[in-house]
Amino acid sequence: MLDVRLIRSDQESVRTGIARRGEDPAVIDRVADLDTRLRELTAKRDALRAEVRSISNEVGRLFREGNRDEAAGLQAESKALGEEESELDRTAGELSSELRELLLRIPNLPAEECPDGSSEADNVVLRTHGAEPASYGDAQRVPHWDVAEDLGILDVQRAVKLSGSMFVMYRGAGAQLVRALCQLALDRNSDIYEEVRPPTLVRTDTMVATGHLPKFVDEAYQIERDDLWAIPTAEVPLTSLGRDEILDEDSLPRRFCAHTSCFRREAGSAGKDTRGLLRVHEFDKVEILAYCRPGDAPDLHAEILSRAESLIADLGLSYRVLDLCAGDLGASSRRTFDIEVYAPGVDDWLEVSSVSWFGDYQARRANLRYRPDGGKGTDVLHTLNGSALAVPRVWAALVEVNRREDGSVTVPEVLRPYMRGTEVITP
RNA sequence: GGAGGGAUGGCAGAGCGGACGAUUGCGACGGUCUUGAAAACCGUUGGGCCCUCACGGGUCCCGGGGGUUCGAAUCCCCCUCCCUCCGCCA
Repeated sequence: MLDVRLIRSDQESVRTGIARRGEDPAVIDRVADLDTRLRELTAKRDALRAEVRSISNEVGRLFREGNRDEAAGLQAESKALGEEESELDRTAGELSSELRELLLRIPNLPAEECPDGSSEADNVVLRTHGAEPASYGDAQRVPHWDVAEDLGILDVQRAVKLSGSMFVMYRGAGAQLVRALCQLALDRNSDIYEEVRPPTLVRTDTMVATGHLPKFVDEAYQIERDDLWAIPTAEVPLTSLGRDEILDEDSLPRRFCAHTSCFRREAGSAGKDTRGLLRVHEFDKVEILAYCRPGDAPDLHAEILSRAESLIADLGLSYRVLDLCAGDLGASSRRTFDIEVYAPGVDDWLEVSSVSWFGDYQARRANLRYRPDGGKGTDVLHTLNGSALAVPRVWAALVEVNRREDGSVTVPEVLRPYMRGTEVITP
């Protein structure tokens, strides 16, 4: 959520930011107008309240002194003012919820350094690491769904029987590989990131705090009967972990990592990537996340990115890092780096991590604050996060990259300890 | 699921219609005393919004929402959450 005060004081730069995303900045006018009216109204209401209050005190005093007649006159006066006041209060309430509704749907402003552009095509490739796509051999040019089916480690057909299309089931060594990946990702980060195992069903407020609601209702699985939502990422519970709290400055930054299932309806992508693991409704992911002082955000952004990157590198995958352009940025983000791994079997770069800096956008929604040392009052925190490891696409890339002539798949060195020493997956 | 009891400041815990944003205790912070520390004593110790360059002022907040009243932490209604007991169950 943007700070209304920013809209009030520097409307122009807010409009520019919204426009850079390719969205219509007209909504800013409506917000500014509502805000002005609301402030006029509350000023009037507050003045009336103050008057009612002081008259009421006077009434109390008169009653105690037994001066009933005078008290009765004042009561009438106060009652009239009170009615006027509650009328203003009602209107103010309406305006303020209207204002909040609008604000909740306005995306974050892209950071200045965020590249211009209107779509995916304009994202900037910052660097590429590992083997060239062209260097992969014929043995590696088999899509993971075929590799996996030959080995019996992925059972899409039966998953569909249980849950419908775009659900998958890993079996045998495939299931072990999922577990190995998650454990590896947790272990590599639990040095300074506190490991958390949060709930995966959350209340509406929790989804609102990260920006997943109200704008993206169609993307989320809802359990209507109990008014709960299935999380699309651990970012959701981890961000709300500190909701409505005021942290001491010396406890910052706070770092968390969590392995959870993630649930996405993928509503807008019917018919896209329907085979294999490229797009599924339920998957495992290890997320790392931090709360920090605004000034520390750039360092943490770099830290999270480098942790995500080094893990992919150690798995032996080729990857590239993209600096997302303003038009392709997620709604809550100010700046995002994507990591894409090259999967030779499907001959494509797969997004496996999104490392985002949200500024105070989510923290404002979540009411996540800290108390500056020595200073007065409270400040809003910044939040950042990134996928340490999103299982399905990494799994897919791994089995394609490590496939040998005979159809077996070698297990990367770093994963072997987590797979009871298995070096090769054979049928 | 049934029956009761709760929700107040960092924590503990008063308050039961009028000067209560809230007695008090603990904790924390500052000071006095002390060679230093402890003890003792004194003082400070919430958040949101609005107006103001600032000093300062106004208003809201006693789980959330509505109501009664000139006036609500206090009375009424609804909701949520927590605790205890019973039942069920991994």
